Amino acid sequence: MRRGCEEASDGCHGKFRGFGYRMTLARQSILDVLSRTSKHLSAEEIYHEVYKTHPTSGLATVYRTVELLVQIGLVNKFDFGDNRARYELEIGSEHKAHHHHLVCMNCRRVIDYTDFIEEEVELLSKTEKGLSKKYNFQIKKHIIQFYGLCDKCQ
Amino acid sequence: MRRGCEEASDGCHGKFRGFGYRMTLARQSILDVLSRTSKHLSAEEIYHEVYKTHPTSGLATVYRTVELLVQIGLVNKFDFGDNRARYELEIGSEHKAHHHHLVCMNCRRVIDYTDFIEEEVELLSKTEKGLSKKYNFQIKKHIIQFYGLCDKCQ
DNA sequence: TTAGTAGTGATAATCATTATCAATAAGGAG
DNA sequence: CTCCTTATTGATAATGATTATCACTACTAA
Repeated sequence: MRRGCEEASDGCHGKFRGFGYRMTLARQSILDVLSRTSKHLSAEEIYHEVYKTHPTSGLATVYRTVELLVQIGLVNKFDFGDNRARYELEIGSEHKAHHHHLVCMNCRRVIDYTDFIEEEVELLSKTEKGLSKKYNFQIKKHIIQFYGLCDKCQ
Repeated sequence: MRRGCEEASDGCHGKFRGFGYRMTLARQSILDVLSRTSKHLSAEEIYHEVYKTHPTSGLATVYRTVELLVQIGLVNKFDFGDNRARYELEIGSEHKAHHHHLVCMNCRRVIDYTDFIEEEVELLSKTEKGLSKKYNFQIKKHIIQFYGLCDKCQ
């Protein structure tokens, strides 16, 4: 059974309403696209995917929606160095668990890894505590990325 | 005594020549700016700084040089979510030691921290080894950033 | 039904970055 | 030191991702 935001009746809809936003067809289809893929899509790629089932949606709406989703915390925005923002569902989709990224500096391929995540997150949370106190900084998210060369590009 | 790339006679010059590049006044003044600051400057900010001592240098040259420096590995390029790339010297300047970043999601202020770096780097290098083997991925760099709210923005 | 307002599509505007190209200057050979 | 080759540069046009605008549509609550 697929999990994600396909059925707008679940958590996503509620989250939208909670923030005073409406759940619309456009937003739903964007969430669908994001929950169906395991890739890190750019706004334009999302637009093209959405087009297949909802061809009246415009690119501007994709930008607006995706930015909204980032604000709400349902979506994460990344920069992998290819001059465009890339988006992925925070969690909850069938494809995604908490992970970090390996980015190939040559072909720009991005690999999600979950190995060592436990230890990483454990250390991070310790670090977060220390930093929060020292800098009085309230930490919400972290990003860990490794840059290098993938097997094909070495 | 200042250390950095101010005197083009040192390592930077050599590194340039080694890659077949020339050390020019423009490049030198850009390195000077980067080695003198503790901030994370954008290309335009670098341009304005360079202007003070070398007003004939253009913005395009800053972009070109800074990109070159990133290729050579003398400079790191970051995205802190404010829609422009930011640059800082890898190491070797008086101001910089290996550090990670705290980024305020509200005011976009960036704090460098060196606390816990030892443990972080230690874990990272362990993780790197594992990932390298599993994905046959040759890791060159890592980025760790925490996002949240700084003291003033909470 | 209706008023009020959030959301949308189309498209123009913005702005960081890149490409172009003629002019200039670095560095080696003589 | 001078000349030659070619990397580098400045000015500026072009590109391309993202954002703003605006008239129109569609919810929602009363």
